[in-house]
Amino acid sequence: MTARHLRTPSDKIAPDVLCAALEILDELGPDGFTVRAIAERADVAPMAIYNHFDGKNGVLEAIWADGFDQLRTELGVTTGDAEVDVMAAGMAYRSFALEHRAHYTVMFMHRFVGFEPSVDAAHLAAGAFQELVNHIERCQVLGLFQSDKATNVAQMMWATCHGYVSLEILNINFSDKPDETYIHLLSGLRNGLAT
Amino acid sequence: MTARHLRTPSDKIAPDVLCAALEILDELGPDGFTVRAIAERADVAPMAIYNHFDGKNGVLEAIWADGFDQLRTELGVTTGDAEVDVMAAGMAYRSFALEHRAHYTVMFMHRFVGFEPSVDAAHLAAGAFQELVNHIERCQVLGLFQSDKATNVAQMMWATCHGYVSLEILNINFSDKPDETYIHLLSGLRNGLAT
DNA sequence: ATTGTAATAGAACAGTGTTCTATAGGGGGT
DNA sequence: ACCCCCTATAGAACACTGTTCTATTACAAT
Repeated sequence: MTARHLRTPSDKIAPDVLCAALEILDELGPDGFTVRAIAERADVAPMAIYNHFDGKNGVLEAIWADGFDQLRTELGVTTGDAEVDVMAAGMAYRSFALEHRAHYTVMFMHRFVGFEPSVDAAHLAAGAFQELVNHIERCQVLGLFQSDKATNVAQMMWATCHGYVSLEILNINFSDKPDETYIHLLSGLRNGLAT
Repeated sequence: MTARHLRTPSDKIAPDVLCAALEILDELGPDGFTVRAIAERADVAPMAIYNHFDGKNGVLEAIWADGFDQLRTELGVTTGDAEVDVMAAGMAYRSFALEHRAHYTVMFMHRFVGFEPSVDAAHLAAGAFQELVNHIERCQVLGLFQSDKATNVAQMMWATCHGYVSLEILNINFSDKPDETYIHLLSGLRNGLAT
């Protein structure tokens, strides 16, 4: 759009690229996620992606890290009622995934060629998981979820949330009421593991 | 390996290509899944993949269809005890995914560029899901899973199985006993939805 | 032995991520 | 106001991708 050979201020490049990358991922999916397309959308030279990130995978790493940081925040909300909080975290998980599909795609849905998150990024992912463990542990103090370690129960909960949401994003949800079915699934799991 | 300019019998090409494609997917993942690599592994000319399939996506379609066909078979086992069968189907789901990672990757874990399963292939997928619905319906006759439609309960079960398995394949399972945790998850869900 | 099918090798095309080059815009110092 | 230096830019180049087209020829059926 903007005429070429006008240059973008240095401190605007990184956010512009990230924004453009997320837009393209949302609109075109992983197929359209190319260096040249991102650069054009951000109104920036392709080289900028190599100077400000570490190439295409650097952009993916930034999205991955940003996603797990947001997810950790949204899963970490507490009200004082642990039993309410754990269900709220389950709801927040789905909301995050459906409202940030680009992030969720990078984090869980697609193996981009050559992309392996760094150890720092993996640590962020573990941090998000830890929020689930914390919820479970607070419930266990109240006498719930006694049948297994908090880590294992949290793994079950994450699997349940991710499974429902990922099938939904892949458009293979046969439920006639997806919202209610998700709530039903969450409460069913809670009841089944309550003792 | 074999000297070139020796040609492969026509009726051996398709199975050789499929076998090579699955091997490459297992060993190198989606990154290494290239037409030239598959052809070389199958000891076949790259053009064969266009003559016997419809290019790279044709191979993916064949793997997808084969996978859902196998999955439907393995989910469809019945013994007469519906409550046992539904749990067995859950176990069979995980076994299929872990023992056929290449298939599972194509079916659920990765959006290959430009690949969209045909309506026939999508019908196979629906057939596999239907086996779950059948199990749930047989349980409902016995008084179980009364709280929702069989389709919705089956969706919950599929989500649970897929979620656990897909995180496992992505190497993000924090459980210290993955096998036991899966069983615990399945029985927890059954108990939670029993009424 | 001859014929016809089809598997082959190989070039060619547009597109990919990535690296390197030379150019020149524009902010910060004088 | 000027100048200088940092760096964003354009563009070529590389090896790779999926795909199409070509000409050759191995090999089975006749």
